[in-house]
Amino acid sequence: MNNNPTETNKVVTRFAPSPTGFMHIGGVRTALFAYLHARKHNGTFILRIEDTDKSREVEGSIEHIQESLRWLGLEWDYGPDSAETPFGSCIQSKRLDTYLHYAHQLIEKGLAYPDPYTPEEVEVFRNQAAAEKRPFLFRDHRPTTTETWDGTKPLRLKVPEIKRYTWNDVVRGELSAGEEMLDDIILIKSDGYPTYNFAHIIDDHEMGVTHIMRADEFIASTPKFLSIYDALGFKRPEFVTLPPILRDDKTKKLGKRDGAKDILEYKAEGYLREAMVNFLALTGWNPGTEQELFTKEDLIATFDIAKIQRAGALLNEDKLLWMNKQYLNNLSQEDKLVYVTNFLPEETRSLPQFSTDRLTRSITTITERISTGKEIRDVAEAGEYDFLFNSPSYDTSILKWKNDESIQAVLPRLAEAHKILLEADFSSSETIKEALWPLAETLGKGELLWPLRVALSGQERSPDPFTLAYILGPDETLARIKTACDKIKG
RNA sequence: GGCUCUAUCGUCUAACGGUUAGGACGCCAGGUUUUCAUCCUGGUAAUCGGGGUUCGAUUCCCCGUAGAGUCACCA
Repeated sequence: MNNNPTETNKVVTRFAPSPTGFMHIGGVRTALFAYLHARKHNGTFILRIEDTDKSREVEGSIEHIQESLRWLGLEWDYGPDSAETPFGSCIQSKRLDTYLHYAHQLIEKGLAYPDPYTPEEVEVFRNQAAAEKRPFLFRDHRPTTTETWDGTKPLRLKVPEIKRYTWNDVVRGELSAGEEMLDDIILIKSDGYPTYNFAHIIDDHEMGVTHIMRADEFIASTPKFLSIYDALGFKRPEFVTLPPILRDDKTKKLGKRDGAKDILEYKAEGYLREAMVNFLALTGWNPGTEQELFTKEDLIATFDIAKIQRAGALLNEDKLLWMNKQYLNNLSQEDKLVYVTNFLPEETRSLPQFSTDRLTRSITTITERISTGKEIRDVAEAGEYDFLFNSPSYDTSILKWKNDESIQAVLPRLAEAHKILLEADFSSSETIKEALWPLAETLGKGELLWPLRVALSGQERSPDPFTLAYILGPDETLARIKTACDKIKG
C-alpha cells in the first residue's frame, strides 16, 4: 500500500486547528466529518497545526487538541507527533522554508510584491475609504515601482485577475462572489510567518488534500483563496462547507467566547465517546434513514458528504443526554462498575455498609436513573444513595400504606414477609420476587410492597423491594425489616 | 452598511414537483407487578410572508422578512 497521500489519488482530508486553547464542540464536529470522510474512502486523515500567529498561541494547546481527538477515537494518519511524513512537518511554524519557496516563485512570476507602507499608513487609506463610504481595497494603492523584498515588509499577492469567481461547494452547490472580494492580500507577514490564507493553500497542496471541510465563515474569503490557487497554478480541492453550530439563543455562532465548552469537559461530566461521536455526527448530517444510533463503524460506512445540512443547527442537549443514557445502559456490567465507581464520591464510598459487592449489585439501579456520571456525583452528594450503604433513618409514619387506617396494620405483613425471606433464595431480584409474590397477591400488592420497600430504603420513592432486597442481601434485608417492626411497636 | 449564505414541529431532522408532511429528543396521557426510574403504547406540535412557473409546489424562480458569516500583518 502506498501511504504517501501526495502520490495517490485517494481521499485526503485534514483537520487544521490553530493552537489557541481548547477545542469546542464545533471544532470537534469539523474534525469528525473530515475523519469520517477519509475513513469511509480508505483515505488519509491529517492533523495539521496552524500556528502562524505566535501572539495568539496558548501553551499546551497542541497536546490538548490531540488529547481531545484521541478521546473521541479520531486517530490521525499524520499529525504533529509524526516523526516522518512524505511532506514534512504537520506544524506550520516548522514549514517556513516551504512557504518562502512558493513566495519567491510568485515574486518571480510578478504575482507578489512587498508592501511599502507602514501599518499606520494603510490605516489612513482604510479610514479614507470609510469616510467616503466605499470599500477599502489595497489594490487601489498598489505601488507603481516595486523594490526587492527583503523579508522585513509584508509580501502581498498581486491578484492575477480581477473577476467574478464562481466555484462549486459539495454542500452548498454553486457559489460566487464579485470582484470587490478580491484584493492584494498579505501572504507573508513582516514577522516572517505566512498568513493563514497563504499557508493553508500551500499545505493542502503539498499534503495532497482532496477535500477541505470547514465551517461557513470561510465562504466569504474563498474568492481570495481561489486567486491564490490561480497564482500558484494549483488545482482546487473540493470545498465542503459545514453548517455552523449556533449558540442556544440562536443569536450567534458558537465560539470560544460564547460559553462554548471544552470538549474534554463533556468527558469529565461522564459523556461517553460513543455517544458524543454519534450525537455530533447527527448535528449537521443525516443519512436520510430513521436510524438514530450509530457505532463509529456504522458512521464510517454510512457517512456521505452529499447529505450534509446547509442550515445552521443548535445543540440539542436533551438529545445528547438521552443518547448518553442509551450508550451507558448498553455497557457491560464490568464497564458500568468502573464508570459508576469513578463518579462516586469518597463520602459515599466510606459509608459503613459500603462494599464492592453491594455496589456491583446496585449498578443497574444507579445507571438506569441517570444520564451522566456527573449526575451520579450530584445524587450521591445529596445523600440519595446513602440507603444503599447505610441503614436508613426515616419517619415511621411513611411505612403506612395509603389504604391503611393505622400503621399497626403494617406490622403483621412485615412479619410475614420476614418469615418468608428467612427461607428465600436471594440469588436475584427475580427469585426474591417469586418468594414474596404469593403473599403480595394475598395481602394486596400495595399493602405488602409499599411498607416493605420503605422498610428497606427509608424513602417514599425508591427502587422496588425485590431489587432492594437483592442489593442489600439477606442479612441486611432481614435486619431492616426487623428494625421497621420495632419502630412500629414503639 | 457592502458582499455572501441560510430558512420544515420547541430542538435535531426526513420527504425523484404529487405523502393523511415521516422519525427522534422534549413535553403530555395511559399501561407494564406498590412509589421513583426503566420499558411499552398513544397524543401534542412545523413547511417564515407575498408573488410567480406548473394540472399540482416544503421542493423551482423572484421580492420581502428574519437569522448567520465576512469585510485584519486572526485563523
